[in-house]
Amino acid sequence: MLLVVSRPKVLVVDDEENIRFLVGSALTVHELEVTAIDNGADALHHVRTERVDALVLDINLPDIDGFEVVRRLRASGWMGPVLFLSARGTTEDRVRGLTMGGDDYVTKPFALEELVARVQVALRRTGKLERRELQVGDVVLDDDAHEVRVAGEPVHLTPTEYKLLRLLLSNVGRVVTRAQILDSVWEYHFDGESAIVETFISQLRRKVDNGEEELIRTVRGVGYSVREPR
Amino acid sequence: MLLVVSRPKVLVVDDEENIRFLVGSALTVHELEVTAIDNGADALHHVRTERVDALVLDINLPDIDGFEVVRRLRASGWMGPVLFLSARGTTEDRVRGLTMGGDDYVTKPFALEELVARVQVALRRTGKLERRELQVGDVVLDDDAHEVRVAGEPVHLTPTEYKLLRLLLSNVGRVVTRAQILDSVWEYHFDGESAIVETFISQLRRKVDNGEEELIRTVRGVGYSVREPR
DNA sequence: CGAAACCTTCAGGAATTCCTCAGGTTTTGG
DNA sequence: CCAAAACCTGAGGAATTCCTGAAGGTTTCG
Repeated sequence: MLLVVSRPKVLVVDDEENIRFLVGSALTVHELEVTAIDNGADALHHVRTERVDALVLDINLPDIDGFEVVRRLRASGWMGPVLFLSARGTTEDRVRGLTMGGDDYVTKPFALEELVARVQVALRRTGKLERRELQVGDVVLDDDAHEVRVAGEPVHLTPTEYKLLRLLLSNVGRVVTRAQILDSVWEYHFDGESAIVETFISQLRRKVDNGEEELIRTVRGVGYSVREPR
Repeated sequence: MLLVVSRPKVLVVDDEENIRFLVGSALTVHELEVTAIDNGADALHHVRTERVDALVLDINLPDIDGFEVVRRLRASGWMGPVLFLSARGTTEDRVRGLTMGGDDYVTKPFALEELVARVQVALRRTGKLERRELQVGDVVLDDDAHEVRVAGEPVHLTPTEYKLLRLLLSNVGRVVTRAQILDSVWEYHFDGESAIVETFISQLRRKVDNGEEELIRTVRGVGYSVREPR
């Protein structure tokens, strides 16, 4: 088991203020530590003097070309993952050729979610990001494998069951109301009458709640909750 | 298991600035240490004074012909692998004759990834680069030989099948979503409807998934994953 | 140019999952 | 203790998702 003491550090290099802001925010929300720089020379200096776990790098920088930045970084021994940004079409071919191995590229305009996902993939590959797991008692929900284990044994959950369990486990010690559940797992914002939550809670219990001590507690008139483990 | 203390050193010799840059970047990204030189005389000197594990050499150099460079290097005892570059058609026949020994050649225009792959093959052959294999259970994907073996028996995969299996195996224990697959194996960034992933998964299973325990697991509503072996 | 290998789409069928309903059980409040 | 409210749970048809073979089109190679 890997112990990650501090959050992974990502350096974002782009000369456009908007991009820096958007990418920076998206990554920050996902619990990464972000530094943003608007030119190649400062970026080089930063990577050489500070710890940087991953680099998000525009190819068209005002001073040094993004490729050249990477070339120099590799030459000085930095082996972290790089995610190139490029305007569609302009340098796509070159990028494609360069990005086979550990690096990756994304063409603008890009979906922020996708970019975040790729950064996370890169960080996981290099061991800078721990596995996303939720655990309570002997129930483990592994978000990477999208798998649930009870006392070590994999248990098969349907997509909806999985979403529901995930919601409950990420609110340990807190009651999740029926409305919250409907809102989050299904996409009902309305509706008052439906036994669907009960049905799924019931199924979940059968699969996940091993007899001895109940995992999912009913809070009458309110909703459900999972207790903190002791 | 081979321990590689330092990164293999590759010398790139070409009089075109672009080629030097592209090839150099591609090799650097793939964790090789690159030096670039634009003429034959300096190249000779460099190989004789520095450690060089492989040579990427244009045939049409301004001063000394690429063949001549190699002839002299062999005469002085350097036995490393050489990868010739040549414009298509011009010297193809002569190159063919020379490449029997263990050297290789690539005609311009070439795909960078192919060139990188060949350099890596050469380096592995000479023991400068460790062999990379992905293995799960009794399925082995040997990236060097570009070959897949199941329980020791070679299995023929088409290029797309190979890419797909490679993607799955390099994400053991993690679900690969249909979007990731489309993005990585095909180059769709868009598209929602296509059974193509399913089709290839199906074919892969037929070829690779020997009955007893399923290798490729379907994660309904999400994608596919290969479990960690136990 | 012709053959072989490969990619892609399509469609029927299989498997899984969703969700409603209905009857049973537990809890609450008087 | 009783009745009402709230919750539990099994069953089954509908809907979704996935599998897989076949056919047509494209690319590659000799």
